[in-house]
Amino acid sequence: MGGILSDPGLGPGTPAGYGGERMFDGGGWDEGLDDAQLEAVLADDGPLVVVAGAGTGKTRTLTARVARLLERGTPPERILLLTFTRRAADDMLTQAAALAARRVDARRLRGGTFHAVAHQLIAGAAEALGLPTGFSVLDPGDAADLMDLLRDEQRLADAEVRTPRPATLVDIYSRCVNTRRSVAEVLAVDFPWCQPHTDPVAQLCRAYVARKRQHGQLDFDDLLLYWRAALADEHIGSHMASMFDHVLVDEYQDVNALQVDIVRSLCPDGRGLTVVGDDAQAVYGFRGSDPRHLTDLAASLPGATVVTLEGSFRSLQPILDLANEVRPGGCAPVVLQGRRSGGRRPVLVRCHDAPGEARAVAQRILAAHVQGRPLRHQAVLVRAAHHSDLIELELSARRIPYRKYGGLRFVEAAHVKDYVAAVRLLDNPADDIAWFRILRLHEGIGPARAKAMLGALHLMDAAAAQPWAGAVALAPAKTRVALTATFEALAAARRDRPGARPAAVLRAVRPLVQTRYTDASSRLVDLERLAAAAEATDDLAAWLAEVTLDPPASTGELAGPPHLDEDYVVISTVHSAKGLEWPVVHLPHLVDGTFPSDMALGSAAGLDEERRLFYVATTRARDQLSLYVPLRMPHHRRARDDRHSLAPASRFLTADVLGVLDIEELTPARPAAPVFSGRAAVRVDLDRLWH
DNA sequence: GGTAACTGGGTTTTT
DNA sequence: CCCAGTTACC
Repeated sequence: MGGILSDPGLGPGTPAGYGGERMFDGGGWDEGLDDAQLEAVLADDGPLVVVAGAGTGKTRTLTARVARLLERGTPPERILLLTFTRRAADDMLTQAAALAARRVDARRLRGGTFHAVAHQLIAGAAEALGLPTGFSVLDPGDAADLMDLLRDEQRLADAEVRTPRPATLVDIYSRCVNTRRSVAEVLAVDFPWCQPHTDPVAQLCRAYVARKRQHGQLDFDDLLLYWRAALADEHIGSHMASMFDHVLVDEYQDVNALQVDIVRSLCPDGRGLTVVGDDAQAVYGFRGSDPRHLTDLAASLPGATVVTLEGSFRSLQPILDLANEVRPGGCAPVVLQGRRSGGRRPVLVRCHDAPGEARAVAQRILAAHVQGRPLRHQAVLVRAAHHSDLIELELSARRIPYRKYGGLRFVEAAHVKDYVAAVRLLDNPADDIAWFRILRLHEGIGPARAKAMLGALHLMDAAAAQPWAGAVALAPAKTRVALTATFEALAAARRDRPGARPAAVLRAVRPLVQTRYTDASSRLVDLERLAAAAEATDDLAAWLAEVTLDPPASTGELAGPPHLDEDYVVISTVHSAKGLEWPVVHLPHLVDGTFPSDMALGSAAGLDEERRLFYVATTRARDQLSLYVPLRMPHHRRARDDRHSLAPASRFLTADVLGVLDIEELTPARPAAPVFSGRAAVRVDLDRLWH
């Protein structure tokens, strides 16, 4: 449960850190609500659509509404709160519980991400849905491995044009599922460079679906598909929908067609449905979401109440002036009005080049720190995870601690995936992707041999003394001992009592990690921690699903509960920063091709989404916002070429936008002196872990 | 025939 | 830095 919530040090943007977006002091649920918020809280049970501009207290409003429902006697377990991140779900459930009257046991509230809730409900109805009880959940990495395997099997002769990469194939498949379009349509619109492969790709997608079913594997999309299918079923569906009197959905502008179907099935006539969103903050088009779902909802539900929230409790007016300037036209007309007075205009810092920008960011972080802003009240937000590389270097050089959110995650570290794969095999020995990973960890076993061995495992006779003998025989002689040991250790783990299984799996994996990775000892420390966390739960399968669906969000997050006095700057992608806020925000790399991303420049829709992303970024700031433009960027044509060219400033920095900014020319470079002693940023330790 | 070690070309965003 | 294609070795 709520690893993030239970660690005070890990709530980088949570209001709790500095009493920001209204903390609850035990007063009534209506305390301090403005008129519009109150209207939303009190709206009757008909469908309710809340259009909430950035920082207008939508979380506060949603939780107050839940508290009021509880007070009116709705049983907590009949209220379902759907969000897109676990952090959002945890925050809201906790706040609602705090708001509700003491006699209500608000811990019984149901809630979580769409995917996590889907998993719970599907697992409860697995048999009726025709699923094996021990089905596995494939994360996108596993899905890509599976695609790779299938692509290898199909081995299409036309090597003339490069086939899409496995991860791209997964993206294509996912887009088809989430937007309910055919492969041909998706390729034509979103992946035009893959069009020459339309037929093979379609064939691969079919094979992918068949293979998953055959081996009891569900990918993330399947969780939603099965949930929708269950809801559509006459018997299971009516039961599932009748479990809830009220369904509240956060960030509704980010739902895709599949999620729309699910929500509509849960509330067929719209009664009991509350959705909150802001179409100007829709930034997940690449995942199949469409902000029109928000605007269409009110139109399709007769009698829907629409409430618009425009009073910003977050940002100071000068920041809102920028936000209102940036907010794209064509979205719901929301003009943010500050509820906090004072503040300076956002600053545009023009830097010499990217290293100069990194120095400027570090300098301004320190300057704010000197003025009394703890590091954890500051965030650096970037368009893509690698845009912070130079800044991370600079922060490390000065020993300024930071944590990075978004980008690569802990569970994507190879050794963690190895361990998780082994755990998966306990419940689902048919999980070939998990086997594939484990087999390849052995010396002398590469993709080809591992694949042959999968076949042998498939035929294995579970009653035999050593059912894996056939597979072992396919291994090179020198690895047979180690391989047999792995099989035996995993079999022993399966026989072990549940509480001892995580440790038993670690015993099976330990020697493999030891020989495979040069930095084995630090990786084993991670795994011991992971195993300890697994042991603390009573349902290993549920724990596994949770780790897969809600991975620790930052590097270092699993490094144990941080100390209360630990202070660090947050570096995050704008996507991961959604819904969060910090008193001081730094926004580097505002250069065309970077932000907005050059991948998006080709289409009007892509550019629109980049602009919404920019809107999200600017509205994360409460008190201070700094934008950075490096005036020269390295040529990207050749990595070794260190020539620079004048960088085109971001097209978002129009004359009107510049009009609400203060402009500061490059501050002169200073030697980078370490100012913080102690541990450097966690990221440094993790740098070499990925493969 | 297959694995491991090397090299060169291309890099968004996430449940 | 990740992945694919190449080469050297078993």
